[in-house]
Amino acid sequence: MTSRYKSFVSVEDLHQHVGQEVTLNGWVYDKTEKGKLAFIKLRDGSGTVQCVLFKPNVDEATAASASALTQETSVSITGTVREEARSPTGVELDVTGIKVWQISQDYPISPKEHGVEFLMEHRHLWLRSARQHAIMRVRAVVVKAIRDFFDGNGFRLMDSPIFTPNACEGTSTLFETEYFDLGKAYLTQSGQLYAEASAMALGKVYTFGPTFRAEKSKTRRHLTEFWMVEPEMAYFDLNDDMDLAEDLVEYIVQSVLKNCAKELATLGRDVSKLEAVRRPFYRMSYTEAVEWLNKNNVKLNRKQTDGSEIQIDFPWGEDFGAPQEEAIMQQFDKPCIIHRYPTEVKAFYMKRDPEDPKVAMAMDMLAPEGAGEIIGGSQREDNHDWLLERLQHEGLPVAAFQWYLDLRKYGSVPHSGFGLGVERTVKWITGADHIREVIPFPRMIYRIVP
RNA sequence: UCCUGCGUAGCUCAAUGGUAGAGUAGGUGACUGUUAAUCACUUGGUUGUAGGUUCGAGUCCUACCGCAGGAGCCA
Repeated sequence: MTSRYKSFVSVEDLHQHVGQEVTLNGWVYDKTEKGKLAFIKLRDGSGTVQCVLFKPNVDEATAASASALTQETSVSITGTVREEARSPTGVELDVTGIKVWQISQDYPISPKEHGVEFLMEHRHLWLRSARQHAIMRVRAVVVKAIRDFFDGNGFRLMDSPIFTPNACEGTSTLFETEYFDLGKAYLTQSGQLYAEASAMALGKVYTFGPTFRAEKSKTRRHLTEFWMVEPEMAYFDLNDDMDLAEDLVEYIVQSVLKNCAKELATLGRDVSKLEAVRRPFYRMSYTEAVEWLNKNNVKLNRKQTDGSEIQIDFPWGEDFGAPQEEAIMQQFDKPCIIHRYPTEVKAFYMKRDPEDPKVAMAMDMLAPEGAGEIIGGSQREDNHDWLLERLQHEGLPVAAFQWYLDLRKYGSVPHSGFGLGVERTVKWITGADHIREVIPFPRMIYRIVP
């Protein structure tokens, strides 16, 4: 391949260079010496390979620089690629030369165990570790799969703004900032309202970007800044919406299986669980889910006025919490969509079911293995007057939503969409036990550094 | 915001109210196949902070600080 910029032989491609002398550029992952032998594990961002140096075979200076290598020292190592049955990757490098760029001193992260706090304070270095490296590569494949899926199915990317003049769903959990002379602005918690306008212009669109929630959530599935992809489709009803969500998630999972075998092995992921993620997924209505909870004796903890807690049958109309979702998902080996939630617990823009106005045409997709909600979506209210009524009922500032109401005045159509949380999805697919591991630099309530 | 738990060596942890320890990392030495190498020697401490109880506090009490994960909220 000709290139205007430098191209290196990468560790990932070493098996194509057996018998050749190559130079690898990277960092020392680990080193151990046994007498006249030095074993240097070199990582170059694409993978890790063991480089073997037998000191009598090289000049004194090279032998000395091998002995001086420390963890994370930057080096270029030249050597001959050799097939090696004892190597996990099948190849090794017989070292003939070493160029040291910079000696790394007292690298804080040893190959041994570390606590969460220590690792989070060293997130900028933790990313170099094998497990984090594998997760980040899966994340990149998930994002690419999302883009490929939409780009290949007639969708256009239409990004939504990040500064917004008002709360999208009327809640008070947004990050606030001063916006010149125009008063307060907020960081978006969803690009959806803008995606609806975009869908009326381009038909099938998706918006993909960061999203901000100022909620003081402190769990292993919440971030204050996370990435969300939000497709929005004109002339799609709720069933179309659910079908699309299934297609997307199946495509993402199968794409990771196809492209990330090595990474999933590093992570110790049981791939048979992912192979099972094939359409059709499970579906049940909210009402069926409530019946299931009560039939299976899954109670709701309710706080009394005196502070004590009692357990009650799950009442129709209450929103599900994590315990209910987890109980429902224990019976399933692949995702399940729960649809038609009570109108009262859902956002103002969701269309009411014409056959039963007590429920909204909403749907959530729950992933198995305790991963929880990865998608939330709905068919949108397309009737101007009903939407206006809902806005007023929620006490939202109608003037700020005038442009949004316009969409229902000038050629309104049935339309639907959903949001898929990228980090929740990567957490599920990689089997990571905490969401902070699946984004390079997590933003959480008590942590903004590094 | 509420509830629960934790804070001891660079890191991971131990220590019945009675002399602060181990493993590991780091340093020195030995070794031609290591994969968390092994072996020998070795450096390393204001027990989160402030107060209190006690003859005596890492340990018990109070407050504060920091961290963790559960609730609520949600993707």
